[in-house]
Amino acid sequence: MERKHCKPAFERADPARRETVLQTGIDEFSALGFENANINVIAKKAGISIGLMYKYFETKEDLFILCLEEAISELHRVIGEVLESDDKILVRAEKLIRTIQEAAEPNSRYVKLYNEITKMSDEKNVRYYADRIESVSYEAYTGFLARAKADGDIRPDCDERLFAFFFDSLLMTLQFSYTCDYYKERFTVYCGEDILEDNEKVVRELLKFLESAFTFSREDVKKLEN
Amino acid sequence: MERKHCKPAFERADPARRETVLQTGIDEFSALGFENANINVIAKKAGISIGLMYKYFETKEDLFILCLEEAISELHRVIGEVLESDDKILVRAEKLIRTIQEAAEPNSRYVKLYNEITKMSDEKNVRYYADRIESVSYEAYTGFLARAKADGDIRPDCDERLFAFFFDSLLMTLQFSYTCDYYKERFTVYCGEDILEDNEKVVRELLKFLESAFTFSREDVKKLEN
Amino acid sequence: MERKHCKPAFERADPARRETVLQTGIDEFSALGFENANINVIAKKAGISIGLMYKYFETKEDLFILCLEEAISELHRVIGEVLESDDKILVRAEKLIRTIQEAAEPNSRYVKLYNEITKMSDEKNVRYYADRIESVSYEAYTGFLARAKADGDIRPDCDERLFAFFFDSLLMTLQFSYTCDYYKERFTVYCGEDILEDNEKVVRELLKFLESAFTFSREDVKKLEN
Amino acid sequence: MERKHCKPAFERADPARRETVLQTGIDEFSALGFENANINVIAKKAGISIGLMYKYFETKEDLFILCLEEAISELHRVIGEVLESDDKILVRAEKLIRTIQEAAEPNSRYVKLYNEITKMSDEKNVRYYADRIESVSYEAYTGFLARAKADGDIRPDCDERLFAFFFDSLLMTLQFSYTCDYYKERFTVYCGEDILEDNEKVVRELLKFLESAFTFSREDVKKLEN
DNA sequence: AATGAATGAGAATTCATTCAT
DNA sequence: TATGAATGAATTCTCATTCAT
Repeated sequence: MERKHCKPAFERADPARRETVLQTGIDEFSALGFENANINVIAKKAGISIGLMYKYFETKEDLFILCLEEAISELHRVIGEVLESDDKILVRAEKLIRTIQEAAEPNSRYVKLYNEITKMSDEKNVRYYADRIESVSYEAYTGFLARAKADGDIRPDCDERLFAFFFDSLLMTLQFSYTCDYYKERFTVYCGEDILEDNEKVVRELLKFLESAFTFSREDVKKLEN
Repeated sequence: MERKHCKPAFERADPARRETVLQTGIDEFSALGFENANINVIAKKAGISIGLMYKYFETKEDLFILCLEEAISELHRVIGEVLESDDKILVRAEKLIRTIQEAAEPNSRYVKLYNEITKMSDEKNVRYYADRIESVSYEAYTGFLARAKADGDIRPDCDERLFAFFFDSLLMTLQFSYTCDYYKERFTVYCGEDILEDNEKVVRELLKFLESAFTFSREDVKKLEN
Repeated sequence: MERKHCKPAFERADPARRETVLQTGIDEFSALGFENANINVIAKKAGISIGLMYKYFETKEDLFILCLEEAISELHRVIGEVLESDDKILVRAEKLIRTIQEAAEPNSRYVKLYNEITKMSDEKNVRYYADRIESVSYEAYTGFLARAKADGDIRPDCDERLFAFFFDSLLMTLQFSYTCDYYKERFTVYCGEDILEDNEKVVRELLKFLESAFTFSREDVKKLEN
Repeated sequence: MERKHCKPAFERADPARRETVLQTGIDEFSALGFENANINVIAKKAGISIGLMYKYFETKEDLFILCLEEAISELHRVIGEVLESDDKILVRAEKLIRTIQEAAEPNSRYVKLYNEITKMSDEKNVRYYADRIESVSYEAYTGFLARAKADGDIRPDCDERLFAFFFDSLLMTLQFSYTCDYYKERFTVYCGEDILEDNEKVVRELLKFLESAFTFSREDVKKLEN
């Protein structure tokens, strides 16, 4: 369905080299964006010749896409650990928020790459990547929202898919807010200069927001009481 | 503090021409992104010479920034009308959601431009623009959250700024989800192919989500009952 | 039917510059062939920047094609004068041969370009150029062969189109033999080292060949005698 | 006088491999031309490594030249059979024409390679190749033209070498006209769309043309009659 | 003998910006 | 004010050739 994005030569290459090339690519693409990154520079920084780079990748875009996949895997690996646990929904949410905060620094390059594809417009690629990237958290979120509903932990009248979407939107935005310059600034505009240092406050308030969002409104409760 | 982004000549120019130049810029930048848009093409499409373009703007980036400002004003104008009303918080939220849905098509160029700055990394500009752009909604949201709190419409233990941030994050994501290709795809991954057509469902569920988020959790309610 | 091969900017350009660009192109393409000629070098030699070159021509190929058209016009101009005369067929043939010989030196660049398209393989272009180039001489040759037939100057049982084809083949080969290195060598292999200097001999023998070819064979004559 | 165009390793190599390498080279060079053919691709298609290719040949050009030699041998083998016969000149001509027509398809790769050297400009190589390639037919043609003259089959006042040259020019052009795209188009411009299917017509008319060319003109005949 | 990874000079093309008119 | 011709640095990508194994 989707062609591979590197040539066989890259698969045959020494794993250390593969790692270097991808990490260098991620460095450059995340720092400069796709257009401003220079594949010749990436090759040089990775310690290989430009000719070899093109033995590995058909085009600059293919290199970018492989870097992106690498970034996505890494991000999924990190949240994957959290998602696998068997916790109740709010415990899980807390773990996710803390992971986002702790991983913000080391993962910032990955998150920036992810933010980069957000502006993609190429029909086919967009569809493919949205699918590939989003369905992982989609599965996880709808999964445990369904369970939470069954357990009576969240309001029974909610649409799980939309609630998963809102949930992910909040976490995604939070991730960007710890990573990407513009979102960071927006974050401080809303929450003050120190918000980036006060992780506990963010955890506390977001949990508060989610907890009530997921459960019942006062009025619903009242109705139930009757 | 922040230099102007156009030369005096542009301010002196015929308003109709100013409008044409900015709208053409918005067209191109939103369709192609900053890097891929071509200032010579923009000049041609706007019906002025490239020489004149550089009489109006120092650099391509300055043109972009002015287009951005225009886009932002437009977006603010639209939501401004909603924000000025005197409604209760959820009524306001509903109006905002509906506005986002209805304005998605006509405003898509503006939203795309907004999405474009999201990847900016230039220290000074980022700060300036985040301030300029976000503080409008920030003011509005914190304003009516404060009032809602005073009125007892939302839980008294919430931090208004963070709650405003969460609220805006949800609306911003929703706006992108009706406009930008990648976010659109992500939207359908989460909520199904038809979600883009079912505005009512989105309104209903998001209001449900917000209503509870803003108010009390079941447990809080229980505590209060005691 | 066939798009123009230069941009409007080239048509607007100073005629002297147009001439310089085309002649420089013809120089380089005829000396090195299409692939080996370097458009950046052509620009430099023509005294314009490479950027301007690309304001004039979409691609290197378009530049080549315009050079080719120029070369063809020049070649047609030269033989055109001969073809317009009202001479009997062999007088005309003689004039053509002598023109080829005399124009060999000054026209060699044009002939080499013509020889260059001979290896073209691109479906559409080939058809277009063969048409454009060959139909001029085709018209001329079939025209005066028809008249010659009517006048009884050539055998009545010949197919004019094929005879025109043979006639042109001989002249074309001769033209290449005075111009292109390989054909030159072939010429001397067949006719001796000095053939390139002995124009009279070539005229004499080719006329002999054509004269009989066009008229009757001995046997035909015999038949007629009976 | 002329260095060999392959290294000893190639001579020592397995004949089947030699054949594969040369045929693959001929495939690629005839399809794409010298410049556009890629020696790495040729190596891969021939099933050997690029390293080995350079153990066999000093340069891409040497490989090309050996392919060319192979192509020439093949072409000579085919017409050699015809030339060896003991026929009268027009019978021979007919056989040659028919051979060209019949061999057009299977030999097209060889003819294209031959056409390719036509644009060569390298002093030394051109001389060497013209010699090597053309002298075969030269010998044959002058040989049987001399005999024909002795037998009184052709006009006694002709220069055999030039007549051989004209003869070969017609056949060479015909060969290209059945093979190379541009010449094919030229052929149909002159003789109509269907000429490529009507072999008999071509045979008939070219024989007519040659027959008279080789023999006497009407006037000569008249002179002789007196 | 054989491999194929590696090189890097070189070529086509783009586009932000300048400047003479 | 207005034009648009002109610039040339920069970038992507190719491919003949080398060389360590």
